Amino acid sequence: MSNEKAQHDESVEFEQPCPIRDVLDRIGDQWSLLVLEALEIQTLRFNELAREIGDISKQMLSRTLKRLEQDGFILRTIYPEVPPRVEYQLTDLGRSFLVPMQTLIIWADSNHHAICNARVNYAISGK
Amino acid sequence: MSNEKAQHDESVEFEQPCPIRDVLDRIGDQWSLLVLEALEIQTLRFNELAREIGDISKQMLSRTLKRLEQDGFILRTIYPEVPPRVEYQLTDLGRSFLVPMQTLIIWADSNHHAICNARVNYAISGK
DNA sequence: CGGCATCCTATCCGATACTG
DNA sequence: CAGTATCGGATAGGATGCCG
Repeated sequence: MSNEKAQHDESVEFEQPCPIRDVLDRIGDQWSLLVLEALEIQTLRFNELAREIGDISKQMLSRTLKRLEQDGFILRTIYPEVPPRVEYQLTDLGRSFLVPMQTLIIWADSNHHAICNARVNYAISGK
Repeated sequence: MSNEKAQHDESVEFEQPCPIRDVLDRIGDQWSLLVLEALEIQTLRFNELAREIGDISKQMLSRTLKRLEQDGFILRTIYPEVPPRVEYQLTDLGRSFLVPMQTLIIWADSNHHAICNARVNYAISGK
């Protein structure tokens, strides 16, 4: 197989035209927010995170952590021991990001019933 | 055609286990937020929205609008005229949603440079 | 233990053509 | 004008295996 182009190019796009897209891409994916919230409580190791989140694959946890590290939301610390130990913790940037996110989460909790309601109404009347 | 299963099942999931997922799914996709922000300024028709957003396909605009309507973020009004006229506007729910979103957008603007910085540093040192 | 490479699937999304 | 139907390429994400 002439693997000119890897299936997953892990390189980073530096210049998004729209700043908000960077943020949306990070919280839009399935796992980033879960990881950040787990790390808000305490510093965690790779497998601890996996257990904490529950149903994430190692693949996705690995990618999610790498992206969050690249974007400066989390800090990755390697302890040169055997067996190897790697700890993840929030950076100041990551912590500050969770502040506006909290207001959004609160809104989501408060209005979830309204959304569900709208869906039911739509299904009854419209469809 | 024995269309047992449509290629795209447009049916709605009513019960998300996690409320925030509903919101994240809506703002995580490429277009919903752009549509909401366009409608924040004024009520718009289908093709007006398409022009306003610029590079969205009719396909995606149609699906995005339908989901936003299902979830109660926007209101769709059909005027029985020829040629047909359909107007979209924010509901109270949609408008209230944009409030917490604003704080997130402001955060994104303020911290975009920090994210870009982190990426450059990561590329230089890590990779 | 941490985590990348591989394979595979489901879904996203654009382009286009067609309908009322 | 306001969409829907269909096709096809790109991408996200899960399962698994290997390796330091």
